[in-house]
Amino acid sequence: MSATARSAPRLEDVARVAGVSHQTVSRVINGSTKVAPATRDRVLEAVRELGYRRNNAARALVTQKSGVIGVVAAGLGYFGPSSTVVGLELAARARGYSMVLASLPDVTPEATSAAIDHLVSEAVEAIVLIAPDDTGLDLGIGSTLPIPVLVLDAAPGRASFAVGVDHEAGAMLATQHLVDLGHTRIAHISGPRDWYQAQAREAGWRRSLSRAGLEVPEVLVGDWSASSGFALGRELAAAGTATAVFVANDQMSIGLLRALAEAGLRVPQDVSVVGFDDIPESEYFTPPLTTVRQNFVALGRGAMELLTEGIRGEITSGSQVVPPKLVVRASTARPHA
Amino acid sequence: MSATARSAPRLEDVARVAGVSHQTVSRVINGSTKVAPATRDRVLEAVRELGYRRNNAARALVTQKSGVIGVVAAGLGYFGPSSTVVGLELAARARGYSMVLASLPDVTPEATSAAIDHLVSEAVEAIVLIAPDDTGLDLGIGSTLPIPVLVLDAAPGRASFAVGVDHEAGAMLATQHLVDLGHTRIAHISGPRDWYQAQAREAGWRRSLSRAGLEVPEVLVGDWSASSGFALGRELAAAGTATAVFVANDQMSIGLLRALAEAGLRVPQDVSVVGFDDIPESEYFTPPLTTVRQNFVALGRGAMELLTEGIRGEITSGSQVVPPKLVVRASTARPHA
DNA sequence: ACCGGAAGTGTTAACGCTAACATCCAGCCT
DNA sequence: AGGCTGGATGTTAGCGTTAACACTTCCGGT
Repeated sequence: MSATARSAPRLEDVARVAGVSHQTVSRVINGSTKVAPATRDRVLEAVRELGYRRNNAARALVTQKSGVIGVVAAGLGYFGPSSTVVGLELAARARGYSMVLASLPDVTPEATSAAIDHLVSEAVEAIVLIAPDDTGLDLGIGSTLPIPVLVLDAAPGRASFAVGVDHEAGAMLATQHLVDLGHTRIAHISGPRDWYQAQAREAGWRRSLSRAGLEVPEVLVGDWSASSGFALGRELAAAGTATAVFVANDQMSIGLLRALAEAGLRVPQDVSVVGFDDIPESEYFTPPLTTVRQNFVALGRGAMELLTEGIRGEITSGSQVVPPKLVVRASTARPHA
Repeated sequence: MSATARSAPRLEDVARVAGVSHQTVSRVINGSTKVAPATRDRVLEAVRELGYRRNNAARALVTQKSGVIGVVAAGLGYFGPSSTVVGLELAARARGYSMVLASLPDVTPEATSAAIDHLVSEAVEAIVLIAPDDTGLDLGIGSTLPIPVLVLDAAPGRASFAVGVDHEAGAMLATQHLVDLGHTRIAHISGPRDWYQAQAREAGWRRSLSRAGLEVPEVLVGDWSASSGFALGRELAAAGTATAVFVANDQMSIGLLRALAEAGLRVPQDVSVVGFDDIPESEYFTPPLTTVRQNFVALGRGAMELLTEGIRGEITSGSQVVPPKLVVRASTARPHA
């Protein structure tokens, strides 16, 4: 009822209605214990009546805390990164933080640095980097960032916090599965060499191979896209040496599957294929894809856990590793021979 | 050189170094013309020396403008929504805005309303809704939002601003293509009935069909996922009546393609398939998918155009429609008969 | 020589909030 | 009874910025 508010009500307005000082209202809003129950109720009632909401700018100004964490993300068109962002946002909001996003159209250090710069002027309390590498950290303001920086599912290089899937272990799971089936000539289509994930997955493949005493063929380097998977798949089919392929992500697997089909090679009878990511579609590829699943929600949760402690200054570095899981479908089988 | 800054420098500090008043520094920072070139240079030099960056909280407090736009997005795991967010962020940053993201795990009105509420407390200057419907707008604070709300690529219902692809036109492009090839029994696998995109695409399909004087078969309702496309594809194959299918997105097409293959039906010889979205992988499906491409970057740009004018109060409503484009690949051909 | 005005600069007062300190009033101990 | 403790509340002073206005010059026109 009454008085149409000309502009948003402030602490003062609530205080007047409740018959207390603005400071008491502030205490109620912030959940201080030093308020009599009766007063608290009166204030809460006034808050509701006026539709008061705290002015974050003013709060940020005086507390020097914005309640915002910044996220720099590359490859948001891909399932992995975008799922990671979603997981992170959920975890952030649950902890009372907002998330401002800066996407990275290309992954040059300059672009990364510019994005970080943008976030820093937004006074974010921490930065999460979802990017192939963290070279941007060295440039510009980045070199002396006074806030926690967490690298999410990437090279834990310069940043003091890191949370990520154990890509190497995942790759070993995939490769070992192929080895267990009896394959001896297992090729690998990797991601771009400058992406940490690509390196780690390749390393896992190598490790499993040498552990099994198998020869390590030359790596076919892709760029995560179905298109590159297709091109490399053609080469692979032409060479005709491998009986199994471990592909660094599911998208490239699509291209590979198509190249194999065009070359008249059947999967899994002639060639077995294992992917990485478990995008929701891989279950419906032709044939359904055996792949490695990552838990992106766990990733986001872990990141926020570390970060909240980091923001409070309780820890200055830390890392967390999330284990991946092999999902066996119809694209893998024992070799013919 | 000298004096290790204890905390971030402020206008006052720059002013002292440059030998001017803090207001003059403010003028330089904000690009006011009323500053003598020599003074400007001196100030700029001091800014650089001190590494000054503006405190956005203080600025927001006094100007009542946060420079932030809020985005509520559902379905970020899908190519369309996540691409839209990227396009939007790029456009926003180019215009000096930051983007705070609230993702929607499920699309209930309550969740939408909660997300909007969260953004409103962040004092965003506008809200962009990337969601199946805008029912959340009716709830809570939403009903009286004092800021521009733009619905991006969805039902332009309650919001005063809307930017979107013309889904109906896209669907007509797809269906007409099938009609032109000579198909007479063209089925449709739609998205969930409560998504605007699904409705518009279905409408376009219907319209093309009746325009061509063809019978309109019953719609098969999916949920955007490959999984639902697969299940419905099985039904379709069992019925065996259609010679062509227009599918409301590419993900479901994957499932359909797989179901068709399992049923021994060849694409495009026995059945033609057209998708919607043109995700990067559709070129490598088995077979490569004929589909409708949407320009997500244009979507983001258009949204920011409208929104900046809306924020300035120059317009209070408006909409923009982006035309889609048919991409013909190998999943469509003339019917056998 | 005087005045008007424009260009350049400085001064002051908010913006809405929290932290720190000050005050008040019970209740209780000695 | 007096003073002391501590819980509950109020008062004051900024946080760093911009808006509004005030103040100097300096120039050209009469």
